Amino acid sequence: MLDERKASILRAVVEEYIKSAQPVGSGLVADAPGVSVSSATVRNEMAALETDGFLTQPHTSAGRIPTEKGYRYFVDALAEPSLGRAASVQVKEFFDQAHAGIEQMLTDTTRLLTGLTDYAAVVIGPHHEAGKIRSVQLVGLAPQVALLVVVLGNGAVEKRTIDLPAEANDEELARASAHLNTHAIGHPLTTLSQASLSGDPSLDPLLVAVQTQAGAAEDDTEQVFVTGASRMAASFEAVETVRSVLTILEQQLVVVSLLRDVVDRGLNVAIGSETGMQPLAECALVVAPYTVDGEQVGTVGVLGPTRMNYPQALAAVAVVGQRLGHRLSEG
Amino acid sequence: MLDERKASILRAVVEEYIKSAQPVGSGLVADAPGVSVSSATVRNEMAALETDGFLTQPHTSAGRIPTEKGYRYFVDALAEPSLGRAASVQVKEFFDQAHAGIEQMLTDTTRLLTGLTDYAAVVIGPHHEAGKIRSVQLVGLAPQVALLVVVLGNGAVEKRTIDLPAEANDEELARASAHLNTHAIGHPLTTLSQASLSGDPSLDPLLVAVQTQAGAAEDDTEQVFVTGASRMAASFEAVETVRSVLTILEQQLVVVSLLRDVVDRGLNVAIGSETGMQPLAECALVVAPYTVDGEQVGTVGVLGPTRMNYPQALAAVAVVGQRLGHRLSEG
DNA sequence: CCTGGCACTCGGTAGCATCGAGTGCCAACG
DNA sequence: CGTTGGCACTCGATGCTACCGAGTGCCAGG
Repeated sequence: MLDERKASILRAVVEEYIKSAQPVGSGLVADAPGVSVSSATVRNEMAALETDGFLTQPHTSAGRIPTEKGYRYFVDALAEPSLGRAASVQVKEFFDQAHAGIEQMLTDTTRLLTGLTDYAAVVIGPHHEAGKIRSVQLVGLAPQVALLVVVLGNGAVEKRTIDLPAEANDEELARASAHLNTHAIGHPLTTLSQASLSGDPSLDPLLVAVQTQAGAAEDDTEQVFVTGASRMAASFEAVETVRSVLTILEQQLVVVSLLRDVVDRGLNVAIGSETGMQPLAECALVVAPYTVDGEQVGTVGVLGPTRMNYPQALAAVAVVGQRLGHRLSEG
Repeated sequence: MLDERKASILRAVVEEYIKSAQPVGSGLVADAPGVSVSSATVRNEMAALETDGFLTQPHTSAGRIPTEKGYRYFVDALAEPSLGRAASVQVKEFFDQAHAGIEQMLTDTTRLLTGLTDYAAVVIGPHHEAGKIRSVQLVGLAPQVALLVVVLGNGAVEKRTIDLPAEANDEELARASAHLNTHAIGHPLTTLSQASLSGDPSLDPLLVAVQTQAGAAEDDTEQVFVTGASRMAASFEAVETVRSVLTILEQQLVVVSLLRDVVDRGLNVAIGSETGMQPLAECALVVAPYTVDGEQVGTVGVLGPTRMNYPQALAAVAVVGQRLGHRLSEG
């Protein structure tokens, strides 16, 4: 789509702009490695790149900055994911280490990502439908309220309050728990909302309550972990931008659907308006799904300014996603 | 400490500055209700207030803004906590409503507080040591790893991974669970780390492992819920300020100790440097502890700019804290 | 086709006058 | 003697002008 010279000029502009955040002029580009023509030639080529929509000028007498299209081309054709040696080691050590509980590990993973990239990081926890039930227990809280506690194979604990149709004593709850256990262990979470009555008239109303209410909140089980908002703030100089991005990051449901949307479109990078969210017009999102037992169960990602260090971010997200998947597969 | 006229002038300055965020001049103050002297007199009094350290001038030809000392006096002597009718109703309805699980309720409570005040809100969850154990269960995850799942009376679920001294099968774990249950139910969490061996040589090593590891992470059980970072960002115009405040808010441990510190000093408001954190020099913190069964178990608070609406914030935090305590006492 | 050269553009900065909000002080007043 | 109107003064904000220089577009020569 772009001849080699144009491509190398575009690359130089993007890389320089990522570093300096300043419009880059023909002189700098001409001096860049990979470009061996004079600044005049660079000027001509840059003018062409501008009419083709890869670059833009903030004002007539300034250098060029990449457009979304420019970044997109850079990401698709020019960026080599690359992670420093030290960073790779850091990731490896992180996942070799022990972590107290899955939630802790996932928040620590976001910290790892913001540490690697200096951008805000998001990790979407593995959705639990896929997990195999390890244990089910009903615990009475109030006369007509019980807590359903489900432990999954990866150590995650799901809980739901269940309103009971009638008062139940501890013995009844224990029997119901036992019944649920024998039927549900080894199966996915969804089995709890499917029929498995006991035939015992003193238990069945209770089991029905569990069935109906266990599934109710099934798809909001996705946990989101976000850190590095302060790094994000450092990337922008307009408070208004920071504020609107924060507003997005605070809405976990929005974050989840945002990442899911990007992954579903088969992308691993969404730049500016590609995110589909107006407040993220000045942001770029780099994501990678991770798999457990060959199945995509979650996503990791970083959110930074459109002028983000894509090679680094792509590499970081990819390797962290992969290692996280491995780690979770072990259980 | 201040005669009535000085006090009413200070009040007028603080209230006006809270509204407008602009240095306030003698003219505005003279027109304020509660002040019935000319602007010249106000000028004289303001000069006195400045030498006494309650007000300051950004520059010679500008109005006055309150100092920390000025805010402090306002809060201690002049501010009447006041909450709009609509807001009170909103709080009441919020706590009359059902909530799915305690964590959900606590995050929703932070949302309520940011909604009421337009500042960032923090809720520190009830510490669980005080809670009575409702159920204990050991679930095997891997040959030598088990998950200790403890349900407390208020519906909170605590979990810890326990490294086992030897492989244990489900039957052994079940017996250990049963033993733990009979000894721990109705007692606080700390009992798990105290001696209650069975005398059964096949079980005791396992129980010892539970004892030693259950208490290990005992005091990091405090959960923190924060929302409204975007509102906070709207309060400041310097990105640098926003960034440094975000950095604080991201460190949950810091937030916890910050609030605890303020409460321990017997304060309900910490202004600027009173917070003891340099990055919060331009912030004020309004907190209220909440009690369950007469015991202080947690804290709610809001974090805003020093020029915050103290009467509103004080009232909101107080009523939310109180209602939250009630709600949690019911179980 | 590339390149050095050159005129041109335009944002940024500095210097300067102006404006006005707000002050401090003083003299007059009740 | 405390209060007040009046007034000179201060100083940030605003607007204007001149100037500088980074960077451009274009052209003529290699």
